[in-house]
Amino acid sequence: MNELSKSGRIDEARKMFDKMSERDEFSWSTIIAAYANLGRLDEARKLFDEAPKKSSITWSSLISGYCQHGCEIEAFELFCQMRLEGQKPSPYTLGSVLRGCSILGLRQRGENLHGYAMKSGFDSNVFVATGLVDMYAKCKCILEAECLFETLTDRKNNVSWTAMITGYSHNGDGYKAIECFRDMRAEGVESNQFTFPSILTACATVSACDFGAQVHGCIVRSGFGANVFVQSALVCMYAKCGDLRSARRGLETMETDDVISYNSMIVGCVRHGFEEEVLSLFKKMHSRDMKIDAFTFPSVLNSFASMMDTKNSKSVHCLIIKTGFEAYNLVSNALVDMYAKQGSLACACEVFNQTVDKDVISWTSLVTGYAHNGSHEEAIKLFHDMITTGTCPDEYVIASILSACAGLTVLEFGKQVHANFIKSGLESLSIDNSLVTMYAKCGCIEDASRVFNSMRVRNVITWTALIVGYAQNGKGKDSLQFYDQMIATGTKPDFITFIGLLFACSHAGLVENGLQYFESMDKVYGIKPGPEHYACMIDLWGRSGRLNEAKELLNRMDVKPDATVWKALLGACRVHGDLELGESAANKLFELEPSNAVPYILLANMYSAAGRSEDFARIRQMMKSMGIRKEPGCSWIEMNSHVHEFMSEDRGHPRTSEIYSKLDEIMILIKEVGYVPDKKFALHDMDEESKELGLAYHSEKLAIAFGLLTLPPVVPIRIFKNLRNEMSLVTASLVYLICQAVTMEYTPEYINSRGLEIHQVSIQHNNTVDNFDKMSLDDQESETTDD
DNA sequence: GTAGGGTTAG
Repeated sequence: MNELSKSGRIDEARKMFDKMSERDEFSWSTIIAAYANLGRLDEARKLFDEAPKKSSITWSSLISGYCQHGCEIEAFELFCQMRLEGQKPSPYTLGSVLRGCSILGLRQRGENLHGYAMKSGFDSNVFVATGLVDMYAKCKCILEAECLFETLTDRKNNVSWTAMITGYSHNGDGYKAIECFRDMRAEGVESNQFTFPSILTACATVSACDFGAQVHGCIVRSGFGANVFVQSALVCMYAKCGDLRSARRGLETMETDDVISYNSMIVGCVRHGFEEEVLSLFKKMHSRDMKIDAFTFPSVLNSFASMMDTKNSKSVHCLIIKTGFEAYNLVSNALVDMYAKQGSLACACEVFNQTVDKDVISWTSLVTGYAHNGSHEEAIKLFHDMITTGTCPDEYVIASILSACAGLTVLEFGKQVHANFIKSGLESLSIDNSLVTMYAKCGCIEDASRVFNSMRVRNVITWTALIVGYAQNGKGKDSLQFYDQMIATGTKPDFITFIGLLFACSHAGLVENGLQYFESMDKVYGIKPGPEHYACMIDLWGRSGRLNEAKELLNRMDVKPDATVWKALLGACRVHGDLELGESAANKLFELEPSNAVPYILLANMYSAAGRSEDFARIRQMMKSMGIRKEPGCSWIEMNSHVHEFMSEDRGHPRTSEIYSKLDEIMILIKEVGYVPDKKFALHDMDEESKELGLAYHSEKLAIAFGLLTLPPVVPIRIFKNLRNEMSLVTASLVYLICQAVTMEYTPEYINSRGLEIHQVSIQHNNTVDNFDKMSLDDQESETTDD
């Protein structure tokens, strides 16, 4: 009977069992184990319940059957029942339930079993010890696993070595896995068909292609090269390391069509920029009638996302619906991500709403989608919903939400997210990077720098965030120093680093440096400048008064200029009164961004300044007839969770009279220190008097006056604004002078005696911050639009 | 009768 069940001839074994006149414990457990091993658990259970006397073997047979067929919970229940009935578990039973813990990641239960194993002395059994190593490793307790593994000393066999290698690999330490594999070989333990897939996976996680190729050599010599697990692990290793030729060769030499190997091949193509090949691989799977699984779709959808292939997206989505795979989160989350990346947020939402058991990845896909499409409020709202519905945030969603905070410059909320991240004890490079960006964008460059200094690991994104952050905060020279430090640490700059660097140069007026960096981009780092870099360079020339160089660069551009380039040029033309070039730049912008009011107003003002009132009227008429309206400037300041909002010449605030007299007081002080209102930048259809009035009672100035009135001197004044525009030049000098005036108001003696500091004033716009505490007038920016 | 392995979306 034993022989029959071992060869899978269960029905014959059963007949034999039924005919037996005397059934001992051994025959009961044999037939139960036979059913259990085949996954026929109901029949196994029925026999188990009928068995007159249950030995440890009978219990173990059923328990291990449950564990092998995904019924770990039933196995645990049975294990408890076994102990309640006074039956002592054996090393066999322990091994089975430990495996259940490994699969479900149940550390607590695993620790209890460890305790039992120690009490019963089974922990020295190599099977149990290996089960414990595996359990701890799968529960992410790699140190405990390591410790137990060491206690095995000279009893380590290839199974325990493999468990340890897999443990390292699954805990993200591919290098330790490789080291462990080397030790195993050094001790003369042979690898088998289990060891090879495990070590190859480790190689793939750290892109150790050379070592992987050496393992490949061992495989060929060992004779395990025909095993499908080994072959697919080889395909995966080569594909992930980017050696797609070797991966393909591996795939082609396989005798059977293996879905997992094809999936790996597709992943490799997506990760290494061969998205076009994905579709043909996918079609091949189809034509060969392979059983496509839930792992196939995410990578395929990923390739559609990066290729913006909306047509195939739809048809594969249809296929997913037809085959029922939208029920898998793995697939539906990838659909949400794909649609979001393609900018089809409505489709992304639809799939998201249909997802029944939303997990943290479902939420993150949509949150990130909204954030990337600039809908930061929506992203934060969703994040809120996610928390409310009880989904625990992880590092991905936190990083995303912090960049939404940066986009909105909502410092207080960002700080709360930061605090919760610290409490969570998580560690994440992306979160730290997002924090640097968020603090810098909110004007808290010291906090950004603090996060940066606390980081143990940094990458090019970290350094770029800092470089851009300092530049945005008016500290372009610091940006350049950080760039030098970055290079010194051996980190290579990327496309974005140069945008930040050139931005820093143009805003700090560092023409020579900017030029040098711009040239080094392609020459030293092989990075071709994009329109963003040209825009910075044109801005740099424009700000330094070298309009001819700006023009020359425009003509030399080997990429098509985009709106940012024309905006930079228009800004430069306005400052230097080049009407002809300004006209052409504005006309380009009318085409590219027809509903943007800014270029209309800039051009109109340029006409007005040149005394061409007819053209001025023509542009204004054009705006009117096209229904283009400038968003009215609005500033607000937060105080005790209350928002105080101001429009230009606003008299709606309860403390209006105080605010106006404070502002008048400051204006007098400002004039005393040499401020002359520059009417050039006001709207030109105002009369002379209201021009000066408009300048004096502009929204951010009302907000600043209110801040000065209500906040103690040491508290920074943080103004929020909806626009960043032409008035900023005036505002910049104003704010600077206000700072000076305030210093005069509070004499150095007074400041010292009170231990106070001057107010730091910052004005936050949609996408950046102007900080004016220690800024010199030379550092001021000339802004490009109107308010 | 017991232990270990390959694809995994943000």
